[in-house]
Amino acid sequence: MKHKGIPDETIRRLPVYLRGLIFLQEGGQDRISSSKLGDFVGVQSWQIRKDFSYFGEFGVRGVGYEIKKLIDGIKEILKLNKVQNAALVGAGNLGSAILSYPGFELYGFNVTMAFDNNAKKIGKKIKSIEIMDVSKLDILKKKNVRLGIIAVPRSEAQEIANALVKAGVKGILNFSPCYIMVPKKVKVMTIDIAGYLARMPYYTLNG
Amino acid sequence: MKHKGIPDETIRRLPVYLRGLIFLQEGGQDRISSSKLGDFVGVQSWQIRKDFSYFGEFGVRGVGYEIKKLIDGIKEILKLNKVQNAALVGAGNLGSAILSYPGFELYGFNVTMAFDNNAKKIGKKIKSIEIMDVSKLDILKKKNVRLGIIAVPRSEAQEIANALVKAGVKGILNFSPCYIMVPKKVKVMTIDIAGYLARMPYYTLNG
DNA sequence: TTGTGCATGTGAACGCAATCACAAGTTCGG
DNA sequence: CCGAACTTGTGATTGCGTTCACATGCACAA
Ligand SMILES: NC(=O)c1ccc[n+]([C@@H]2O[C@H](COP(=O)([O-])OP(=O)(O)OC[C@H]3O[C@@H](n4cnc5c(N)ncnc54)[C@H](O)[C@@H]3O)[C@@H](O)[C@H]2O)c1
Ligand SMILES: NC(=O)c1ccc[n+]([C@@H]2O[C@H](COP(=O)([O-])OP(=O)(O)OC[C@H]3O[C@@H](n4cnc5c(N)ncnc54)[C@H](O)[C@@H]3O)[C@@H](O)[C@H]2O)c1
Repeated sequence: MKHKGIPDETIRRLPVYLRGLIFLQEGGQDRISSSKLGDFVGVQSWQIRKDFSYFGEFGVRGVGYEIKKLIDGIKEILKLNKVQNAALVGAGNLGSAILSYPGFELYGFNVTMAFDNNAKKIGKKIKSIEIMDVSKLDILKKKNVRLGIIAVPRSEAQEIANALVKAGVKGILNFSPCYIMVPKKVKVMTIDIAGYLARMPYYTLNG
Repeated sequence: MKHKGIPDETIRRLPVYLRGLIFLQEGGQDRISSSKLGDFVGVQSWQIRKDFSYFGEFGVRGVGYEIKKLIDGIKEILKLNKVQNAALVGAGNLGSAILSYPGFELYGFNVTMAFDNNAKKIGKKIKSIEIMDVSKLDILKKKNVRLGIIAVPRSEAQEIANALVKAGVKGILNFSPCYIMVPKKVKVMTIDIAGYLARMPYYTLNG
């Protein structure tokens, strides 16, 4: 492993920086200071400098950072240089939105396969991706897909996770509001949308 | 009861506990130990005890926690006792999924209004909620809606946020992958779905 | 060449959260 | 009433991440 001892929080911020930098680059800029970037992405400038410093000297004192160099550097750290294929399980409301979303490409992701257990959906296409029978999940192994996205009802989530693991998946992005048990070598990230909402009143209702 | 000096991380975990406890309660249980609950929601038992201890003595030594008492306690802390109305802006792919989602009710939320700027969508209904013209956002003030959900393209997000703030919103849940500037009194939570995905290779690709 | 302005990189200090270890309390069987 | 088996609550400790302050370095003008 090349990059040791890097705070997880730093890793969490890197995609934020990357997104901002790509946007700035598209706007024609090729250089930026930590404080300008900080204003743009909503992070303090010293935090940005500290984060970048974990990976060596990215910038030039007195001048700033070269945007292209930063983008390449972050992509390398996050290992986003190779295109990653992902598979979606559960082509319902949320699943369909994800299948139609073009924004994952920015980071080099392709959602290339979709699965469901509803006979009415199997065989249909969403954005050129054909929905397959969930019992055929094993095909992921053959197609070398290493990322799974779970968008099935909570009651099914653990079972689907088991199937994904058996199909050789290394990472799971889970939208079901529940804890999912997997072998240690598999990384699960759960996005609990309702959980975000649930904290709102605590912060906004004063009294 | 005043809750000062509580770690933000504790607040973040409370919805997780709440969700698990409600599920256990539906299963007919009325008591649980910190370690059993921990196994169920994926948190260490001492962490759970520590979290609860910030709010006084919720449990009984040697016995465990009474589920109903915990649920009521957490709801009070998070101020989830009153039903909260929320408004969605951007009835596209993601927005439609959110409008159709019944799971927010668990925490006492109702998405009661939806807005868009696309003439073809205005007037249509999704799950009995009529999509209104985004230029009518001011109506939130009258209807006493204090939460906004942003699901518009990134380029529009800041503008919509400004309009929401002007309409009296106190909290914004933002799905657009960008930083949003608001007055300090308004709480913004951004859920960057692609950002989660972007961190996957770092954790799963070894080498 | 020197001075001024600007921006990075980082050791050190600080603060918050995770983790530990155990005292204190409860239950139950006999 | 006693002892064994549990389980909570919390002070103490450790670890991690944020924040600060400033030394270091580049650019440019005169
Ligand atoms: N829609 C939202 O806004 C939202 C918000 C927060 C969380 N979530 C969570 O995301 C998940 C999906 O939500 P949704 O709104 O898309 O639900 P949905 O009911 O619209 O879609 C679920 C899909 O999963 C499929 N499915 C069910 N069991 C399956 C199985 N065993 N194998 C394969 N496919 C199966 C169904 O056929 C359906 O197409 C749920 O866990 C939900 O709690 C959704
Ligand atoms: N779909 C996903 O899976 C996904 C994933 C990650 C992030 N996001 C983000 O969520 C947001 C919405 O994504 P989506 O896939 O639903 O996009 P979408 O294009 O399907 O929907 C956007 C909706 O917003 C409406 N809109 C545009 N400008 C508006 C304005 N000024 N006022 C009111 N309404 C307006 C459009 O008419 C459309 O209905 C985007 O910012 C996207 O980056 C989506």
